[in-house]
Amino acid sequence: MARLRDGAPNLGVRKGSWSKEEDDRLRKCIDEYGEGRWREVPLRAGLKRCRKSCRLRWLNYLHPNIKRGEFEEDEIDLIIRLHKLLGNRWSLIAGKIPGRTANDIKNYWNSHLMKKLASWPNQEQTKSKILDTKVFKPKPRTLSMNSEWLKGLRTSPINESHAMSDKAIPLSLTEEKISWWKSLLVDVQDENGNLLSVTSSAGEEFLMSSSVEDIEAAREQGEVSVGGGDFGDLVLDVDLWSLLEKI
DNA sequence: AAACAGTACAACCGCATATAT
DNA sequence: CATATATGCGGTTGTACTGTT
Repeated sequence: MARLRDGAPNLGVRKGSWSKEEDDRLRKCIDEYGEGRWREVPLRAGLKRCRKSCRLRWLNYLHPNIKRGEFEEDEIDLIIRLHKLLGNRWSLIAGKIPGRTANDIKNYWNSHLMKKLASWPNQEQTKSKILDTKVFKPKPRTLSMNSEWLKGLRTSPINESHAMSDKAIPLSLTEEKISWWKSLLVDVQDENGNLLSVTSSAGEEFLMSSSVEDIEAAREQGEVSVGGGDFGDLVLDVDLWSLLEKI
């Protein structure tokens, strides 16, 4: 018997756009049984859809917290900043923007923002600054204590010369570091767009009321040192505010 | 009004990773 | 430890909608 890739028997599985009745059935099912166990959802809801399709429909369209309509200016700013920090980690970016789904953001990035950047004929440098993501990559999507990634961290020595490479976080995985990752994306700006502070949970203040110019000047002199490693990308992230003014 | 082009976004697909057995 | 299964993610595609000629 032909099977779909996820192992479900291919018994007249429906594809394409969802009807209102299907939406209602799915919504009712989730209300009753809660999210998760997607494998059972099509059966419970009486839908001829695969579990992936159900999950996607719920997460991207039916979920009650989803915000629809135009992206606001501050959301766009945040997307650009987070993309610079995280790259195409759409789910992580979406996690920082309430009401927006990874799919929404990905679509918006690909259709709106890329086009916007393409329309800047004489600003190659600015474009490359935004598009050239120096990605902080918390490699695994979730941190299970049995994850292969953690095993690798425990067994391989930290290679300081490759700090912030795209392989993995070259930090010992202490509670403090985990907290630092959690707080990484929380920052505050004043009315001029200057970054006021980026702090770890341990209260380690990385930047204090620094203007872009101050930071750039300090960086040229090699004075900006953030946290325990080479976190120069944080400074680039700050610089992004000046780039954003051009959008 | 019809044909066509461009755009936006929902949905699908393949893969990586986590979890269960 | 190996294998099977489930889950979630990012890239890509398909199509409905809108604007232009």
